[in-house]
Amino acid sequence: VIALQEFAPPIRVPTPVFAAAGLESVRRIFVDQPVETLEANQLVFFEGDPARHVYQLVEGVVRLCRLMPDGRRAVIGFVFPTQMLGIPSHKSYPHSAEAVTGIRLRRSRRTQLDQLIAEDLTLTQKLLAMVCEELSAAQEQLLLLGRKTAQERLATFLIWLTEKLDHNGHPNEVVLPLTRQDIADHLGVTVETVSRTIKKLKQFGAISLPEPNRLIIEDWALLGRLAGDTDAPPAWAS
Amino acid sequence: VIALQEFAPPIRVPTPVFAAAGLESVRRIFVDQPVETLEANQLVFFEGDPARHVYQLVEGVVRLCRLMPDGRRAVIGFVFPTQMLGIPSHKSYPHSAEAVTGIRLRRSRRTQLDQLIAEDLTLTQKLLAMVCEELSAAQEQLLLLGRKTAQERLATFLIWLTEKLDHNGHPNEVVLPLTRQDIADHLGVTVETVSRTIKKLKQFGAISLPEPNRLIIEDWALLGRLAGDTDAPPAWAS
DNA sequence: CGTTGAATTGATACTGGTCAATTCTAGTGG
DNA sequence: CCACTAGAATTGACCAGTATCAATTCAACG
Repeated sequence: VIALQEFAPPIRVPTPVFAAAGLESVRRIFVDQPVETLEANQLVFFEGDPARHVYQLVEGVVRLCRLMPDGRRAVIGFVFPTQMLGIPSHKSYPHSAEAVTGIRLRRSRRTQLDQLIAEDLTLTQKLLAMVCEELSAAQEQLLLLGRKTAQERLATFLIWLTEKLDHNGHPNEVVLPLTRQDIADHLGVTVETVSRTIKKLKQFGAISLPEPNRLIIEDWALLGRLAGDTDAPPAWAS
Repeated sequence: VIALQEFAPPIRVPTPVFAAAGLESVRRIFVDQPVETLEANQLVFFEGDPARHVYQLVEGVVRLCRLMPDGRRAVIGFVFPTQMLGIPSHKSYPHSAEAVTGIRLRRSRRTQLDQLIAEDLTLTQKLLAMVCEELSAAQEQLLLLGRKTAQERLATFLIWLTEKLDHNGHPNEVVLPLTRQDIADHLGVTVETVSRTIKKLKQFGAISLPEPNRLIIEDWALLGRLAGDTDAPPAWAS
């Protein structure tokens, strides 16, 4: 599964704020593990595989997917550097993990993690906090998929993604590492709808895309209203 | 928020299997706490409220909801007896909790839970396992909401619910504690669609409903195929 | 019984999906 | 440096699955 190779544009993201104590514990899991490299679209692990490892992403972006037998795909989340891959406390992976861009990551044996959990309270607390955070994010996404329109989904997602990704000095501008298909499968719509909806957001003046993968948020407040999380959306926004 | 009152049909569910050690730890949180009673549709806590307590459900069913400012609602999950309410590790509740039926529950202060987490490794491990379980369930639901048709959603949900609820000796028969609106908001469709889709499932012979709230699963295999989690769905199932 | 909210049913509208064609973009090799 | 290619993205025409709106029907309860 692991390959060495130069790879796509190095995606950089800001380091999330971690409780210092917990961070140190998590680092302990992966310290001394060599950094492995995967190119875009390679598989880290597959849904249903026995969960023998956990990973920490060092660089790049990973998507987590669930598949239906007929090929329908849901991208249930994305993983950014410093975050862990491979949920603790499961015999098999409940989803696949694939490199969106070229990635670098560290690997650790589940048996070793289990041992650390068995003795290190601080680590276990930190893991609990991290999983709780992910659970909240998933629940937020349930609201999006269950009740938001395509336009609200896109607006919500673009805000979220822009806040996650690094800006290289330009606070309103990001290079999207994802394809339209990834976005579509994450938002529960089709690529065509993603395309058309992005066009509408452009026409509203909320965003602009000098090239298909360079996003500039022109009007945060407007985009926020279009996301539907606030009352009083602009009446003309249909 | 708390009221005493006799209440709706006592919903019974089978006790989930817990790791014995972990269960004991969890019980410690709530032991000696009085059992409180709420009637149907009363609020346990509200989205955004400071998270001062955690709860353990003793009897009945609770729904967890997220709301949009314009009133759209997503039921992000249901809670059954022995399960905990109120995610650890958050300053405010990220969702509301409402009694679906009359319920009985125990309450414990968050400060007390935090203290237990700070010293009891076994408890923290158990909580971690429980939250991981919930996360997997949420991700499953993301697939449902993102990629399944209304028919697949209903079939999936009815199987899941029937496995959760107690059968009183009739293995294929349950009394639904939920309204059509609860189901609709959980599956991301409207009440009308729930109604029509249930009718279709009846016509296929997968289920029957002698009364609107008494569900009998007539053909598990068929309902399973209609849920879409298997290949080779019946061709006539449109 | 009569009342009220839940559930069902029907008619119609519309969002977003499907299918097909075209354009764009980033590589690749001459 | 410039075609050529393959996959990604866009666009258009049309359609299907659900939503919406409105009207009954049903069931529980006083």
